Amino acid sequence: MVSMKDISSACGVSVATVSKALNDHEDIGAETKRRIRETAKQMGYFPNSAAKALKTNRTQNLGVLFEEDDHSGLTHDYFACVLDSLKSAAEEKGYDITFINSCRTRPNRMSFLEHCRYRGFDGVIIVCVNFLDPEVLELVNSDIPTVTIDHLFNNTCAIMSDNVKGMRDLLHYIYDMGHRRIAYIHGTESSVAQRRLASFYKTAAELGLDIPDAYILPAAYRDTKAAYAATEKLLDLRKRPTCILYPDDFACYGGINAISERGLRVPDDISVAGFDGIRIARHIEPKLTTLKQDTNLLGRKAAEKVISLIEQPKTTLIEQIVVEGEVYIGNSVRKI
Amino acid sequence: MVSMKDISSACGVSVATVSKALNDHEDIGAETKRRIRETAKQMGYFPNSAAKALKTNRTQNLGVLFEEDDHSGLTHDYFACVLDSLKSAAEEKGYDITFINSCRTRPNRMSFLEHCRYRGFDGVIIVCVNFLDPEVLELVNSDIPTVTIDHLFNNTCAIMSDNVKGMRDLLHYIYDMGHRRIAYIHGTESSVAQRRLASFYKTAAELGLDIPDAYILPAAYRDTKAAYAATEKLLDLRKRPTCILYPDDFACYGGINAISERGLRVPDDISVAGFDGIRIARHIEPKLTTLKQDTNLLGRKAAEKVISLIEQPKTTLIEQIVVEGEVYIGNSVRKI
DNA sequence: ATGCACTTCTTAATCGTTTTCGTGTTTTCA
DNA sequence: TGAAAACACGAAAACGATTAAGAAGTGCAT
Repeated sequence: MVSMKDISSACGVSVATVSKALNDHEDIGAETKRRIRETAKQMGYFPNSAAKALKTNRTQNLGVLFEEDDHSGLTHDYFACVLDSLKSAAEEKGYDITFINSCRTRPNRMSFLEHCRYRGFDGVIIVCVNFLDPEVLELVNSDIPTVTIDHLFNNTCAIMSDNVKGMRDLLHYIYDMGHRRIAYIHGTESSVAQRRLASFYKTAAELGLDIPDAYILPAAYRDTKAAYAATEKLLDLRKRPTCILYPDDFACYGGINAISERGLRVPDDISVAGFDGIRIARHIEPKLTTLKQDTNLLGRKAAEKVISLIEQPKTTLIEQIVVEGEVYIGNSVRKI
Repeated sequence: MVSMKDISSACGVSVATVSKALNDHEDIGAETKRRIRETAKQMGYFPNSAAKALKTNRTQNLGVLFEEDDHSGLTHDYFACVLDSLKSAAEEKGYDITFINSCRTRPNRMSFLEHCRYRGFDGVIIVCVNFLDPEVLELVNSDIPTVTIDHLFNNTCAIMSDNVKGMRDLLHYIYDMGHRRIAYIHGTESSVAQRRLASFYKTAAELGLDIPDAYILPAAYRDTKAAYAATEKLLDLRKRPTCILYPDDFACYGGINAISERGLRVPDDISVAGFDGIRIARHIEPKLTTLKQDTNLLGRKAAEKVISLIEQPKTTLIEQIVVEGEVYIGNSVRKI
């Protein structure tokens, strides 16, 4: 590997001068600067990130926390899309992306925070994780610039998909399609689930809808079996709903299966709506009517925010950024 | 951050002793070793990866190339699953995962190889990329330990999903279900596509199947529109096939749409089969009969192989490792 | 007592950068 | 003309670790 020393001897200057020339410092002559840069390019020089990091305490590397026990993170369309846009946005600004992990299986285990310090991440984005994990808290409370996605801590920046408005818009659309008996099989165990449920109730009240308790059932996210079971309960009701909302698109298919196994059709006999807007749902009949979350913007905002926290710590607000989604109109909700 | 120097003064020994104690060298007394490790733990010491990398030329970090112009990589279930298992396997061995990119948008652009040198990746795994890109070639031909997935270069290790046997098994299954008029809408522009197509022809010949040219049509991977169009062509044939194979599960849904729009049902009127075994295909009716590729093993093998190349370069074979998939029997292929 | 081999620890150089401070040269201007 | 200011560059320390080589201290045989 060609180092600054090589360039310095090739140019007959000191390493200090080379460093300053390449970093465009003021106190190097224009001609010398040109000459040094020229030969650096010719010799195929690239800096050594480790040496640079050691000296500057900056790695130009972001840690991404993306870990769940059931490995549903990376392989979840929603999070994968967020990560993809996160990655692109970070790369545009010259940052790389490395996964944070806690080396749980290794002998000398590191916590998330320790791992971050070990690698010297300039900033951290928490995408998908059990937010109650004490290690996550430890990380969030550290001095490392941190951005969370879809979860709000009191001292960090958060990029939030607008679940409240999303649910509101979706429910309004369904209402406008003429539905009045609307059931909601809601997700569990997360602030996102709570927000959506609250928004569902509030919007229903605004619209003057009467939602019997039997219309509200829990089912874990992406759990098609649970959604299937919950759907059966709804179909067993004397006054069955005309439209069912699901925790997410994936779970929605569990519901659709329950419906068709009873010989009912979607949307002719009963309407369904999902949440997320995973891509495949646009390619399968019935095309899911769903709330498409803006994963692209979510990832991009997260990257930009954390980089801003790193590079302009003084002037960057600790704020909550809300990203709106939009109702994607498929054909799983029919007009009645 | 607590460094070795802090520990050395706390213990009243030299930094060298601390280093050797922590790295379990022979020439440190048992008691001293214990004491040093004890205080290291107490003081919350963790090494500085940059310093370590600078000195040892080892980063314990793997580069993963996962980039396509259309961003179909991360958001593709197959590759996402491979990456997920890759990540787990690497983490188990103490390696981290960082995405390789070429900073294409930045002023001082780096090639893939340059980026790898800059970050000092110990090894590289090429998962999903345009394999014809000269930059990929440059990377592959470098001295950095490299493993490719689903593509064979002549001088690197490759982890290959067994597309030949996969296609063979799938076709055999379909044959056993009684089908004789079998069409294949095949993927394009990759060695994988070629291998599958060749295996299809060979297996068909072995089975004594007559495959008219009109039964073989191209459609890009994951292109539901193309699959839709190709399916229409097949349905227009006088002697229409009883079963259609698709490039992948995603594309398969394009075909299913074409079929149902003609008022035909899957699998009652016509059978279909996919390839990949994406998870959602097991949750949607009709459950796709497909060849499930073993993404878990693919990712794990790739990580293990590259780490072996790094740690035992002498004794590690440059070989091609083939990972078998298995026919997943859904209900999209019916018995006739 | 001397020499020798161990064992255990230290000294010091090194990896490739960055950065502070200093120095020599040139320019500026009273 | 001479002092101050501006300019262009270099020397050296530092970041936090590793490691070769050397130096004490101990024990044992001679």
